[in-house]
Amino acid sequence: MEEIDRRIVTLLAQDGRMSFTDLARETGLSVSAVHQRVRRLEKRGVVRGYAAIIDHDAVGLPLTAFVSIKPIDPAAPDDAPDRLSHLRAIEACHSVAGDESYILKVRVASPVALEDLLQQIRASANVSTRTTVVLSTPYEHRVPHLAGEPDPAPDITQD
Amino acid sequence: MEEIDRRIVTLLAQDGRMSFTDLARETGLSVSAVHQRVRRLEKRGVVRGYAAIIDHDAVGLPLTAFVSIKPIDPAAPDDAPDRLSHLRAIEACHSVAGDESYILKVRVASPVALEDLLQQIRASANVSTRTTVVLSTPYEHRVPHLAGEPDPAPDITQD
DNA sequence: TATGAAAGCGTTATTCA
DNA sequence: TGAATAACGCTTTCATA
Repeated sequence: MEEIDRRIVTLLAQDGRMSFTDLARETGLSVSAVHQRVRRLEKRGVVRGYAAIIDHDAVGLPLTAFVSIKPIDPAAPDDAPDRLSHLRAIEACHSVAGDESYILKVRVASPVALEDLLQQIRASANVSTRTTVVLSTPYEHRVPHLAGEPDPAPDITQD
Repeated sequence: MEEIDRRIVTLLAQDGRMSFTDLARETGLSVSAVHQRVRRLEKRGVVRGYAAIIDHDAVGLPLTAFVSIKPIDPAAPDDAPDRLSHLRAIEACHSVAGDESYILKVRVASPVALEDLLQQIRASANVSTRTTVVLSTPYEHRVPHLAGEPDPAPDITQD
């Protein structure tokens, strides 16, 4: 992936509704060229989709927590993500290195809802849980800097 | 906030580029009514923005980690989020309850880049760090169910 | 890959209910 | 608040290079 594609990805990560016209202006390409590149980025899965960023407080889910889970029976097959995917309060599930096997990010309406969710998690996946409650979120959803050389383009110039 | 707004928010959270025409069809409102509601949701901050969802592997940032930080000097004023905000590899910063004070979510290109970032975090905010490396991410960015009663409509049925 | 042109469709402001 | 209209701008496709 090269410079212009990185630029497009960064712009769309910052404003997912930016128009092709604006993207064209920002990148110096024609509208149809950007259009083509965006569709290619989508098809290749570089851009996986678009989402509105929601204020969870405003929407009745003011309590965020990280729940680390560990299997009760370490010999059992580990299909925790599948067993938990029906719990819609779970926003994300990451497999992690370390003492515990997964970190879940959850959003709920209240402490009681969290208590209930934890019971469902333990029952659904046969795991123990360790929960870290989020008090506030200074920032989230920041867009990283997509630097110059991820894949150092082996220079096979031979002329 | 009521039913139709929740519907709109959910639809936009799932597809941030959905057109007003489609939103109108899905909600049974006219285009101009949805338009008005979306603008109001944006102005009120319920919808805080729009973002493309990026495949970080494809973009040269395949390593994700959670970094928990704790101040070296607990008496010093806690302005870690401000001191760290220049580090663009930090995608999110959550203040948390528990032994540590913040959890950072970071995205980097390689283990060496992570090592470097951790040193910058420690130096910038005068903290110790504990890092949990993400091995894989079964799912992320799921849209929660915005249930009927954020404000549980006190059931005063008495008959 | 990039461009420009043309058709169709979506967005937005305005007006009225 | 919601609907209808109309002007305008954006998206998408196509032919071309």
